[in-house]
Amino acid sequence: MQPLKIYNTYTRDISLFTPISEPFVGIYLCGPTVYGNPHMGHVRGPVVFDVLHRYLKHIGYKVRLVRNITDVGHLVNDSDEGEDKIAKKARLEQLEPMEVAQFYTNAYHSMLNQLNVLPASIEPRASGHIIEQIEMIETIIANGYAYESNGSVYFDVLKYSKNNDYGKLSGRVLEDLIAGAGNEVRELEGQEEKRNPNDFALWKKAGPEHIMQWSSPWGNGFPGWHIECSAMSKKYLGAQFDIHGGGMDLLFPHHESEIAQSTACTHQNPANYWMHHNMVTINGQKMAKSLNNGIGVDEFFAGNHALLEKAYTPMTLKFFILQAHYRGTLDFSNAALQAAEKGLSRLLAAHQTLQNITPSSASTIQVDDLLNKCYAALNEDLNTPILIAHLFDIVTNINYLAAGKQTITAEDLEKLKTGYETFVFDILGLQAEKSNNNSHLDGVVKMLLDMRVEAKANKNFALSDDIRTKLTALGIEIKDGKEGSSYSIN
RNA sequence: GGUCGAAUGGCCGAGUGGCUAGGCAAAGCUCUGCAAAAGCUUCUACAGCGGUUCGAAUCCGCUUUCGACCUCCA
Repeated sequence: MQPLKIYNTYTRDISLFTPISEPFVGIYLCGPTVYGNPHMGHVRGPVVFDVLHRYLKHIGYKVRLVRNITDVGHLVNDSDEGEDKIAKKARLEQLEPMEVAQFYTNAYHSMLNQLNVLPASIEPRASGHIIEQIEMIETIIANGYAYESNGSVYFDVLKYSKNNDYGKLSGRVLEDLIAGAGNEVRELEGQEEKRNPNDFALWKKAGPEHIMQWSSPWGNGFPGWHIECSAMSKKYLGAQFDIHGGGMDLLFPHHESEIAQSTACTHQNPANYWMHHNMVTINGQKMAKSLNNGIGVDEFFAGNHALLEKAYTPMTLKFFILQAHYRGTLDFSNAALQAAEKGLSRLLAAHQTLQNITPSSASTIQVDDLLNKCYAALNEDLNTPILIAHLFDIVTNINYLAAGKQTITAEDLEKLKTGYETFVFDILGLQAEKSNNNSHLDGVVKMLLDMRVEAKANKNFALSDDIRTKLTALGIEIKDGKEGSSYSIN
C-alpha cells in the first residue's frame, strides 16, 4: 500500500492517511444543488476528488464514495419569502419540482460523463431521506442540543460549544461570531425565533407557498441546509467515516454545522479527514453573476461565451484543472487553457509513440525511478502538478527512445507502458479525445491527402501546396510525418 | 470590520532553508521541395522593505495588492 498523505482541514496539517477499517474507505462528497445548469465552479470538486477516488482504488483500497444530490430546502434569494428554490423554478417553468431536479441532475451527470469522472457508489437525494433527517433531528433534540420554535427546529450552538469546539474546522471563534464584527446586519427570516443568532435551522416551517414540504413532528416543513449531509453520510458510511470532501466555500457554515449536528447526535466527529478544494477565478476575477463571467459547462465545451476565444474539450478542462494543486485557487484564461490543450496532446501523443518503441538488450533509462517519482507526487497530498511534471519527463524519455538516443529492454518497456497508462488513464482519468469527424469528411480529406502525395511525387508542388493552402483555409491542418500525413480540424 | 489563505520568469503553475519543477510562448537546431506538424536544445524568476542564518523564493516582522468565508446564503 502506498503511503498516501493528505491535508486535513480539521487538524490543519498533512498526515498519513489511515482508514478506520482497512482496506475499506468511506468518502462523502457534498454534491450539487440541482436547480440550474452546471457551471465552471461545479467541475473542480468532481475532478479533484475523482483522482482521489481513482488513486485509492489503484493502491488497493475498497472505496465507497457517496455524493449527495441536494433537491430540497434552498431559497431563491433574500427578497424571496422563503420559498423553496426548486419550487420557485418549477413555478416559473410550469414543471413539477421533481422534474426540475431530475432535469438538472441529468445535466450534472452528463457533465461528469464528459469529464470521465467515475460514478459514485451511492448518490442519495435529500428528498429521499426526509425520514432519516427527521429521526436525526429528534435525536439531537433528545440529547438536548436543539429546540423547537414556532414550527421550526434550531440547533443550540451556545449549548453545544460548552462541551465542544464549535468553529474548530473553519478556524472561527464563537465569541467573534456572536460579536458580529460590526458588518452589516443581515436580515434572516426567523431570526427572532432563535435563542441565539448563531443557531442554525435543522427543520424549517413551511408556508403554503412551499410546493416541496413534508409533515414532521413539528408540523409541515422542510429540512435545514446542513442536516441532509449528516443524515445521509451516517446512513451509508456510519457515524464515523474516513474522508469528507467539498469546496472551501462550504467550510463555514455548512461543514462546521455538520460536525456539530453529527456530534450532537452520535457523540462522534463524523469524518477523520476533511478535504477542501479551492475556488475558481477567471481572468483574475472571481466568477460572479454580477460580473457576467460565470461560464456554463455547456457553453465552455461549445465555445459560445463572450469570454472564450474558442471551444475547449472536456479533457482539456480536466487536464487544466489537474495542472494546479487542488488547494490553490485556479485562474481560467484563454492563454492558460490553450497551453493546457497543447500540453495534453503532447502527453497523449507520447502514448502513441510508446506503442512503436522497439526494445533493446539493455536499458539506459531508469524506469522504476521515473514511476516511483509519480507515486511520490500523489502521495504528497495528491500533488497532480508534480505528477504531470514527472509524466512530461517520461514523455521526453519516450521521444528519446523513439529517436534511438536511449534504449530499453522488453521488460522495462512493458513496465513503462503499464505505468504510463496507469497514471495517465487510470489515475488522472484522462482519455483520448473522441473524434467527432464524420466518416464522409474523413474519407474526403484522406482522398485529398492522397492526391497531394501523388502531386508531390510528381514534383507538382503548385498543386500540392494549393491543396494544403485550401484545406488550411477551411480549418483543416495537415501534419506531414514520417509515416505519412495526418490532419486535425481546428 | 473579523478569520483564513495567496503574491513565483512573457503566460499558467510546482516548490518551505543550500542541489534552483513542468507546461505554453519565444529563439536555435533536426526533419522537409517549401511550410506546417513532430522532436531536441536554450531561456534562472520568486510583490516591496527590514530581520534571522555561513546561506532564504522558502523562517520572522512590517507594508502593499488580491481571494475565500463571516449562519438557512451558490
